[in-house]
Amino acid sequence: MAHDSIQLPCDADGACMRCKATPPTEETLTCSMCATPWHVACLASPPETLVSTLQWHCPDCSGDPLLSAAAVVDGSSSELLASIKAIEADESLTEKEKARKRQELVSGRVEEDGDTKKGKGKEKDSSVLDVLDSSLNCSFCMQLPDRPVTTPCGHNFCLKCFQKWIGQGKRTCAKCRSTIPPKMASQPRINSTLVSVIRMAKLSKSNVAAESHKVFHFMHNQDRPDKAFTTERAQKAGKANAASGKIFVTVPPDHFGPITAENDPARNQGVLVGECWEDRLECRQWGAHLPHVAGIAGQSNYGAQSVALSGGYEDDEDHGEWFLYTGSGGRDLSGNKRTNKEQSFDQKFEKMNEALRVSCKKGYPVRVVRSHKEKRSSYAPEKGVRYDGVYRIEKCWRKVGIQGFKVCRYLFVRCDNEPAPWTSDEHGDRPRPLPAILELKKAIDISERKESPSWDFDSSVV
DNA sequence: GGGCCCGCAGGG
DNA sequence: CCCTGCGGGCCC
Repeated sequence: MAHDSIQLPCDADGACMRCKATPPTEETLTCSMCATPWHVACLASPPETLVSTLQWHCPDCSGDPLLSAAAVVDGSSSELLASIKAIEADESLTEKEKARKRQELVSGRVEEDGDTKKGKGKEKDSSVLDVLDSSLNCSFCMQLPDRPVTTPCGHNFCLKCFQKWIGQGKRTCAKCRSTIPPKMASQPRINSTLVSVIRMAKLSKSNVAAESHKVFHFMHNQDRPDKAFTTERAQKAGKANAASGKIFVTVPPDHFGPITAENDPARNQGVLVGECWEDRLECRQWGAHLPHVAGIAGQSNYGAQSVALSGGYEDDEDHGEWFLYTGSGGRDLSGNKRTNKEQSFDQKFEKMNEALRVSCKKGYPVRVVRSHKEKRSSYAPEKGVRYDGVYRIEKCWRKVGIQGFKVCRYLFVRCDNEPAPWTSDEHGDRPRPLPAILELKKAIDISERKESPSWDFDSSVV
C-alpha cells in the first residue's frame, strides 16, 4: 500500500494541491530548504517538535540533510593515497590481490590467511571497512564521515556534525578535548584524501564480496575509429547524428576527478586543464565528459563525474572560479525534441540531480567542461569545448526558477591544483583567489532573491 | 538566426 | 526495454 505516495505542496496561490483547500498560514509548514509551503494536515508524517518544525524539510527535499555552505576543500595528497594509487596501477596484480593490498595498507598490518578476526563470528571477511569503522568514524554520528573534516589532533567528523558542534560554541575536539584552532572552526576543510580512502575502501569491499559484480559496465569502444563517425542507420549528414569514436583514455566511466598520465597511454600526459576539443563528441573521446548530449554525467546512487556548461539554463551564473548550475528535467521533451528551453514541471532530486547531490554530500570532485555555446559567460571558450579542471559542489538546494517551476540548484567552487584556463587572459594573469564562503553566500542570496522572491536563503541555511 | 529533426549513449 | 538529454547540421 502506498497511502503516502502522493505528497503535494501548496501552489502559488497558497492552495494545497492535494486537498485543494487554502489553509491559513498557521496550518502550513514552510520547507527550510526550498521555502515551499505545505499543508500540515495533508502531510504523511508532520514533524512532532518545535525544533523539528523549524528545521523541517519537505518530502521533495528530505531524504538527507542538505549542506550548509562552507569549507573550501584542501587538495593536498598524501602518501597513503599515493600508495593506494600505486597498487591500483600495478598491472601484475589481480583485482583480488589489489583489494588485499589495499586492506593491508589502510589497516597498517598484514592479514594472515586464516582467522585474524576478533571473535563474535559475525562475518568472517575482515574488510577494510571494518577497520575504517573503528578508527575513522565520526564521533558524533558513529558513521563513516560524510564530507570528512580532520582536526589537527587527528580525529575525523562529518562536516555537518562538526559545524553543529562549533555552532554550539564548542572549541575542543569532541574526541580528545584538544583545542580546535579558530581557523578550522571558522573554515573547516574537507579532507579530500580521506574522501578518496573511504571511497576506495568501499570499492575494495565490493570487490571482495562480489568479485564479478560490476556496477557500471565499461564501454568497449577502444576499437572504434579515431574520429566520430556515421553509422548505417544515421543517414543524415555530418556529426549531427554521429556515433562516438574511440575513447583514448583508460579511466572507467565512473571515475571521479582528473584524468592523469597513467590513464593516457596515447600521450602519457593526462587531460590537462585548458585542453580544448572541436565538440562534445571529441570531448567525450578524452573522457572529460562522456555524455554526448546530457549536461550531467552521473549515477543517482553513486555520484556525478562531470558537468558541461553550455548556457542551456538562463538562471545559471558563471563566475569562473565558481558558478551556479541548474539540474536537469522539468522540460517537455516529447516527440522529437531533444532540448526544449521551456520548463513545464518541477525538477526533483532524482536521477542526475540526485547524482550531483550525492557528490555534494560526499565531497567528490566533479570535472567541468565549458562550451562555446555558453554565450552569457565570459569564461566560455571561443569555440568548441574546454576542460576547466575539477570543482566541488559546496551546496545544493531547490528554488523556484525564473520560469515559475522548481529547479535544483548547485554551487560549484573550483578546487583544481592547476591554474584555471583563463588566468592568463583578460581576467588577469594570476589565479583569482577563491571567494570567501561568506561572500559566496551573499552573492547567492542576492541573485536568488532577485530571481525568486519566494526563496528565503537565510532560513535554508542550517 | 531560429526551428526542426535526427540517432546515439546511458541511466534506470 | 523505454525514456531522457546544456548536440549539431540543415532548411527555411
